[in-house]
Amino acid sequence: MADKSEKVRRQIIETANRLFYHKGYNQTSFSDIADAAHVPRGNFYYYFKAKDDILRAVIAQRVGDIRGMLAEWDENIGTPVLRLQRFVEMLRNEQQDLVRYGCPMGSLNTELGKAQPALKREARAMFDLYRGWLARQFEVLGFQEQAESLAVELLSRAQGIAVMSQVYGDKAILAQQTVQLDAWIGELVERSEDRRA
Amino acid sequence: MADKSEKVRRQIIETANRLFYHKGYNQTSFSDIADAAHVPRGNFYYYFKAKDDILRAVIAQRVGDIRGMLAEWDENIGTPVLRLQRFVEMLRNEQQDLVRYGCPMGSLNTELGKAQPALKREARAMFDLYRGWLARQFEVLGFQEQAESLAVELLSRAQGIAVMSQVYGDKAILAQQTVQLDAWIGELVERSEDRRA
DNA sequence: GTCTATATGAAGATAGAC
DNA sequence: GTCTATCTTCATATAGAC
Repeated sequence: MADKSEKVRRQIIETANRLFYHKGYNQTSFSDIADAAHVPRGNFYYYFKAKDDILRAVIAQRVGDIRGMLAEWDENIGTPVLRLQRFVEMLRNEQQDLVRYGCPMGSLNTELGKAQPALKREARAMFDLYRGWLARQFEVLGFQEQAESLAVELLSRAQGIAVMSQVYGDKAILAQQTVQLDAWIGELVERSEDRRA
Repeated sequence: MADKSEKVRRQIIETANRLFYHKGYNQTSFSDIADAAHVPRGNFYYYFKAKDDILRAVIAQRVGDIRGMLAEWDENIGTPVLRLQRFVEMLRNEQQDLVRYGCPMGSLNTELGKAQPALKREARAMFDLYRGWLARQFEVLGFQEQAESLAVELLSRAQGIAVMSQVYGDKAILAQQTVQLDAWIGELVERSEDRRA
């Protein structure tokens, strides 16, 4: 039954995704995932033969989710400025999780970067998506050569906000710093309008 | 021989400090530390009876180091602007390690924040030191009520730069983004001078 | 395809000889 | 104070019955 099998597989990936985020990849055991996904320990190896296979599947799913979300933003949000603001809004929407567990991509990369370079390289794909998408928004705004570095700057600031909010477990930090980020985008837009005028 | 004992203890802390940074706290085993510090496994428990005791000792040492460094900056650097710039310069000085392992305080807090709240709270002490010191510099610059939030913003941006540089293993990102950070400090100083004029 | 039972190894931790 | 031997627990992983 490929149907049932696929369903269990998806269930495992979903559970692993949550646990990797909440507990960290290395701190999550096979049994943790099996128990939480209600799959008997032994049966587990029928679906994934090693732990990094699960991680790869989790990353693939996250990449798909991000891709879908960005495509949806492209379709439904009319201007690059609104799209950048939507990006910042995402931080506010996720505040509860961000304050507890940090950024799902950032914390995973930080962890894997220490001693698992191969897996880290795969996890980086999530950053590549945002980085490219943000750069395109800045290009449309008229920042030709700077678009790439502005994308990195915005991602970097978002990561910093996630780290500091988690360090202090403080929603107020997140709220306050995202206001600064919105202001920064606002100033950039003014500059881009000056340039066109 | 308390002398010998103290020396071995310091040796263990120094080794653990390095390994926790390079491999992560949870991914570093007792044996890793014992082997690297050339202390027989069994003898280890004479010095530290549990792993979190080692972490506490490591944090205490790092806190001491930071405190000493900031005191030295206070003594030898004449103005708050130069001190803030010195803080940013630190990122550049540590570029090789930052790009490989991320920020020692940031990555430790990110890791412990996932599922070790008690230890995380202790690790936060490192952030408190910088946060307080940075806020004092902004106060001297005339940013009374904003001093605290500016300190968090600067720390936050530094953390973001560390994360992004590590994600991409890229010194150029670190170089480019610290230039932005210097520029930001420059603009703030101008504003503070306008205010006084 | 599903599950039980179990092998194997590493990690944290202790007892107790010297 | 120093070190060997060893215990327990838990992790990854496999064999093989159903």
